[in-house]
Amino acid sequence: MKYWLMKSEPDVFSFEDLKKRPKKTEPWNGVRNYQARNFMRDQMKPGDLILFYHSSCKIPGVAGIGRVHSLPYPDETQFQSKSEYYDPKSKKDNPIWFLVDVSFEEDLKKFVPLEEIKKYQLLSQMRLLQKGNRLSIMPVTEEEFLFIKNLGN
DNA sequence: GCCAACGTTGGC
DNA sequence: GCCAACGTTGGC
Repeated sequence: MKYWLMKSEPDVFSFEDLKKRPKKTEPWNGVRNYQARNFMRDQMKPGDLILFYHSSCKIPGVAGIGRVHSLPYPDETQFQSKSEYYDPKSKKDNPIWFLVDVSFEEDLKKFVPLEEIKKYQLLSQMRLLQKGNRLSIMPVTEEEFLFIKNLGN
């Protein structure tokens, strides 16, 4: 089993939004970066645990725990010409973009701000903290995952 | 709103 | 295949 951090802009789709979904699950559509896609398509397995991270907002940080809920499959929005995620280069019989469904797993008692994550030596190697890092999906170690989860409990 | 860092595009 | 220009990300 692997551990991941996935970023979402809470104004667009927040951890609370995920929780409010009828089945508490959501297709992680709109990823248009090859590295992030490769993580979903090639490495994610149902059951993997996720740090659900809020980015580009007043207080960025980890909002809760999610879980990979499906196998990878093509992102439908790449074929939808009205979608902001439409990709005219992608063909039905050879899709470019893949996603997984993400489900709500558990609440944290408290939000874990980026500011706090930066304080700990144990977390200092996280890609999240590396300069210029813009990846929206990245692996985290079990140690990092458990440490952050613990900070929120 | 600024800006550093990075990925992508497209001309050559 | 190089690389300048451009667009995007995301913290501050």
